[in-house]
Amino acid sequence: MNKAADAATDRSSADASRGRPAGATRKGVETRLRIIRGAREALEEGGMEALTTRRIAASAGVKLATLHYYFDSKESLLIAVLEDLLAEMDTAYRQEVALPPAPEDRVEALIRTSWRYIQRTRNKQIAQTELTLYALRTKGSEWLAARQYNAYIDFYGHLVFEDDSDDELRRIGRAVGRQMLIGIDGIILQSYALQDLTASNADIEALIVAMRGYLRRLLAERDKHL
Amino acid sequence: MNKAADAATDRSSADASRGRPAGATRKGVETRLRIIRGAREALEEGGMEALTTRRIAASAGVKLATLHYYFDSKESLLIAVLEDLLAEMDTAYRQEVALPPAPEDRVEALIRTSWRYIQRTRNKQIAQTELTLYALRTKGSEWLAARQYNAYIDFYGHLVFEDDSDDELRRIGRAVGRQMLIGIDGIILQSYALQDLTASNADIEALIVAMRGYLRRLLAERDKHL
DNA sequence: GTCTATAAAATGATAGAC
DNA sequence: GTCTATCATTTTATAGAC
Repeated sequence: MNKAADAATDRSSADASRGRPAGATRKGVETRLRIIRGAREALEEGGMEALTTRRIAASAGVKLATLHYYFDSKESLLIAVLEDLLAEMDTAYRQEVALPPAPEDRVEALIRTSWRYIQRTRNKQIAQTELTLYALRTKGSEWLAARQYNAYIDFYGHLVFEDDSDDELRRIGRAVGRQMLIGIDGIILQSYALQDLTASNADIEALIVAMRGYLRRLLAERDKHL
Repeated sequence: MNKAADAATDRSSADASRGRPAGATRKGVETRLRIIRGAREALEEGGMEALTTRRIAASAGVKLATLHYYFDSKESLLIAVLEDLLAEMDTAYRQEVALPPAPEDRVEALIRTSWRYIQRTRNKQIAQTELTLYALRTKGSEWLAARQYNAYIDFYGHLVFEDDSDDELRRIGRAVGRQMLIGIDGIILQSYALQDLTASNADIEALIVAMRGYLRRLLAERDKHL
């Protein structure tokens, strides 16, 4: 069975060009989104193992059959959830965030902000990791995991420099973004597992020092070539 | 339902002191282990979502009823799988590894060795992360995730110094171990998601530089106090 | 587009023969 | 201790009324 082809048969990818492809009405789009959000909520609440279509439908305030009217299968729904997460990332990407002017200080502020966010959204973070692993496991959906990570890297990367019109700076921004994401992913898992706030706080400080140093090195290398 | 109490009712925790508590015979222990290993294999092969008791039994070369003779529930079996992983870690902990004498070089060698291992055990790594998340989700099993992480930290930490009889050095070893584990966990996720070997290799080099710097800083701080 | 009702398959778990 | 056979639910998914 070709899962990629199947995914293209549910309401999610209905082509708007051919008249009115069931699911494209105002209300239809709303319901579809309600279901996606319901799935996210159910996932955050109970984890992957407890994530059944019934629970999702209930969480979305919709009957089971309605869920299947919008999504051919549980799998295509989960894919849609990941896509929704990506779209949200895209929105955040475009939002202005108040950050210090100096790149090194911006990196530090970014890490501190992320850390605060991570601490108060435990289930959301676990859910997101579960979804990423699901995508890595699901043949034909590995690209989604890649796109998700690239979105995060761009998100961090483009916040490092105020003006990222310089190609070389963008490259450096992405390198730092990759490294920051590595550190933050690692800290997410470890902080939830160990539940030792003192230790995690120390790790955050160490990450900040390391990231400042990394950025400084990359910029120094660049200056040498100018 | 008290899951911690339930877990104590299956063959895994049968008290050896009261005669012959079903499951403690030579063959029984072997079968129990076969089932656990079968579960690990099935998990690595198909992921958490496809992990059913039937699949586990098949993978272990055992009938479904036999699985339930040894484990009261799927949950208690999964817990046992995590415990098996921990025991394995304990074994690795005690094994001698050939490493350079200087601590900074040891850290570098450790990261390179881990990186090679991670690259050739993709499914194993994903499975382990899935299990950790499962433990974090399962009420009463969070401690297992904590113990797993502490085992890893000790593993890395005690390899940083050849002689870790000094309390202060052990503390530094653990700090570096925590940080290395953070970096390695992050790199696992990112490398599998992005599938960009060139980028991941660069990230590994950056991690090495960062870890060497971190260790150097911790040791310099310590020297100041002497 | 959403619902009620139900089919069809899968799943965790048990009873009881050997 | 391991098996065959089976139960009781649960789960994904569909048919068809409204």
